[in-house]
Amino acid sequence: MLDAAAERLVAQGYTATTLREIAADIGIKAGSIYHHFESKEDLFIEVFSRGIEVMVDAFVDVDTAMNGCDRESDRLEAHVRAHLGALFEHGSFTAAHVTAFFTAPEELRSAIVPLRDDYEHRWNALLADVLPELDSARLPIARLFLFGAMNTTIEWFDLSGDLSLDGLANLITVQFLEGVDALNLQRSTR
Amino acid sequence: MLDAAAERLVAQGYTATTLREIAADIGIKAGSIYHHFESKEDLFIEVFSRGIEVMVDAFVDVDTAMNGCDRESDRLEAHVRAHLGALFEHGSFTAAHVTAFFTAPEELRSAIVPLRDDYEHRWNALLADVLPELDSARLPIARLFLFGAMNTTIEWFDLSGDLSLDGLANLITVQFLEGVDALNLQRSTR
DNA sequence: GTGCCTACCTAACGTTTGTTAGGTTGGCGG
DNA sequence: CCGCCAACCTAACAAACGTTAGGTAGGCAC
Repeated sequence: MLDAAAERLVAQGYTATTLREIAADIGIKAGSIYHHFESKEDLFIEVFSRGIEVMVDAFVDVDTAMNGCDRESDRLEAHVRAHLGALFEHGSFTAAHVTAFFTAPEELRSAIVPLRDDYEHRWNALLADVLPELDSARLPIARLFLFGAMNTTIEWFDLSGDLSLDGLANLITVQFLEGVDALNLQRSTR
Repeated sequence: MLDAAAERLVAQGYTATTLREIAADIGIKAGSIYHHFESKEDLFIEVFSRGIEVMVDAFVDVDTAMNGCDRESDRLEAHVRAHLGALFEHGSFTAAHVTAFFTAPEELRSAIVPLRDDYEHRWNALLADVLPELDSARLPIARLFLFGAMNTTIEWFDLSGDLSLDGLANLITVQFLEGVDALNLQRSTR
């Protein structure tokens, strides 16, 4: 049921997604939803929260797996890959969060913001490690550029296309670190 | 009235924006809108179209002004600046387009897609000029990275903050061309 | 002044929305 | 076998939605 809600969110946004649709998707009636959640808002708070949970879990997994990694760029690429994995490989929760969060009412968003902040802090810390020479005032901006490139992939990237998620993660990381000119060098990586 | 509609779109998305709200914003009643537009869909087609018009106009202006420009990176930066200008300095039409386009119903979107394609083609051609050595298969991807970085600025950039639009355009262009490490070199440009 | 057109209004329509109250079912614990 | 509780249903509610029909006010043309 949370899955169905997340998928509708991605396709239609918050207001356009009705409880009757979600109920029909999983073969129950709209009123029955209220046995599990107090309100529409409550349901979607859970969906958005899980979207962040998936991202944070993926981040933490990489952090522990890459503990003794010597090349910082590899560590960054692994995290980019994990973020993309959260978007494309673990249901629609993260995708729903990224696309529909700003279409949700203000009260709902403010309940989620602390979780978002946590994830953003992790990335800030990561980027501070990977890019020790970068001015700390520039760091959040660099992160926002990277997030912009990663998150907008849901609008165009096709999992079944020629480019794999690994390849996409590599492209984004290289482009982020070294600029667009370095993209050609990566042609044969995957 | 189109302005009011665009602002509501940015704040709330398509479905959450009601005709009664728009009407109230400009001091008329909801039914009166139908004297100017045939339907809600019709109204927002106009809003989205203008959003692209603003972008295309800005693009064309730069193209003519920068005709004899020798440094390709300056030309790119001017176009980035023009795109950001369309987002932040020419009403809410472009911002509405970028944020709310995917929240609109399919029939509306398919009426707008040709205009979007036109704008994308202009950017592809520009990037092909600026980056002649880039693999042509990589070119649309590079454009999508750049669009991602530019368009997500509406979620965080503050016009009244320390960073100016000129400075932001410079940061994005440098980051795009040379990577995140080059950001520090640009610290004193504005 | 008469006619007309634009811009608005009022008042309602049918539909859909989130939500609720009360009833039904099936399975598990004792 | 009895009681209970979770999971679902039906049926309706008030509110809000896009939309429409018909009416009104004001200004310009002639």
